Amino acid sequence: MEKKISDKILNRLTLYHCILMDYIERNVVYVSSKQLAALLKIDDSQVRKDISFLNNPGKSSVGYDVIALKSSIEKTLGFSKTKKAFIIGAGNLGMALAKYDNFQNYGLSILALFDIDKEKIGKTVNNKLIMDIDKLPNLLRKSDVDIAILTVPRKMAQPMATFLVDSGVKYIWNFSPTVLSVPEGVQVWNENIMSNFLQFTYNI
Amino acid sequence: MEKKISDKILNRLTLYHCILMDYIERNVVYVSSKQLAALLKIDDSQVRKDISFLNNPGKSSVGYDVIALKSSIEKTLGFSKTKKAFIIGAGNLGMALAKYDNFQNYGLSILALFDIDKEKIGKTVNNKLIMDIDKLPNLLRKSDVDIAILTVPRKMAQPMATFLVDSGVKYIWNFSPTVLSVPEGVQVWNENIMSNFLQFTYNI
DNA sequence: TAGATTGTTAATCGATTAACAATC
DNA sequence: TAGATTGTTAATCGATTAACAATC
Repeated sequence: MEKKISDKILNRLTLYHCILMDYIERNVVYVSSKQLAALLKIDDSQVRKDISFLNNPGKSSVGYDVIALKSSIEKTLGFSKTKKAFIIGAGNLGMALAKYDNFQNYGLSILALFDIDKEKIGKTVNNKLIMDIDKLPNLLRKSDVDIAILTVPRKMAQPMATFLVDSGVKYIWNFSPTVLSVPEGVQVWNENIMSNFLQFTYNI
Repeated sequence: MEKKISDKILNRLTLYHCILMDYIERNVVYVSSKQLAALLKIDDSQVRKDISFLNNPGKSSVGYDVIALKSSIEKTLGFSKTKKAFIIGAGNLGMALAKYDNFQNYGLSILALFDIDKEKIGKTVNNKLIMDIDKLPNLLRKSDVDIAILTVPRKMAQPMATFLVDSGVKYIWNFSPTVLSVPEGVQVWNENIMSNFLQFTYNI
């Protein structure tokens, strides 16, 4: 009977988590909503409201226990249950993501990469094998992977997405600058880097 | 006397832009708010309201001219005036971004990379030189660059951000999973990849 | 004309902020 | 106790959706 947490709240919770990691490194024991709010330049009552979703009680006139708060964010956001994924497209971005060890800390395990380039197939990146895309449907059936990280060139994105969906993929984390069309029941998260850049620089 | 466009609207405008690029490739001439809304799974009156910010008139019972609409989005979001940036940190992610030619299409020009690793300094990536971080303050003063793309390891992020700010950087596009503390007048955009992943997979 | 779609206003919904009693 | 901070309710603000006249 969990309340649904909106994307905005979820996003702020991950930012609090980043801050808490720093605080733990610096051996800080308590943090107040006012301090967190100042760092994110938001209202302190919003911080308290966000935290209220975690059922993690704070202490009057002291603040929140840094370690306990970090744990409850992890529990709520589900870092604990590891999710497995394949990277589709072993280009620059796919390779960079394969080498990004920080994923493990957040419960994301990359099992392998897939590509069509015979030159790349068979090589490994960060202990992950680059495989022929033809092998994907079979492997999906045998494993319990249902997340695909899509890092193919823009023109390949839609046909590849269709192929992935047909092969049984349920979640696509899309790094291509294109809006994918997928059937009901398949979820796409668009990681539109250029969109973020434009938002960032709009006021420059 | 321009109305301020919120981040949410800006984000949708870039998504419309992605769709319009596909439509142009497929030689489609008109698109309706209903079509755009269906692809993004949002309300069609929202699409019309977003587009109303562009002062780009649609045609009754026909829709919007695809090419004209794409141009007005580009004009409004400021693709035209090219922005110059340095990449700070020539690791996997920094290299991947340096190789990402799509930036040019959106008015972002990467001039060079900076690192502390003597092994890397002097090499080039995609025609961009990797330089010694010590050279940065001087170069910033000589050029009109004020955007830094920060792709250093997490522990280096805050000290490096401070160094950048002291050197005159006004905008930091932060790819490290940490919340930077910067003085008034400096803008930070956090590209928190893990945060996005957690939002995406929260309901899995 | 009948049908489709825009542009815009009003109604609804949700997110943020203000305020303050309760607590330590 | 005086001071600080939480937890929560009410007030405000902004974003989304519904509705429909105007247009082609």
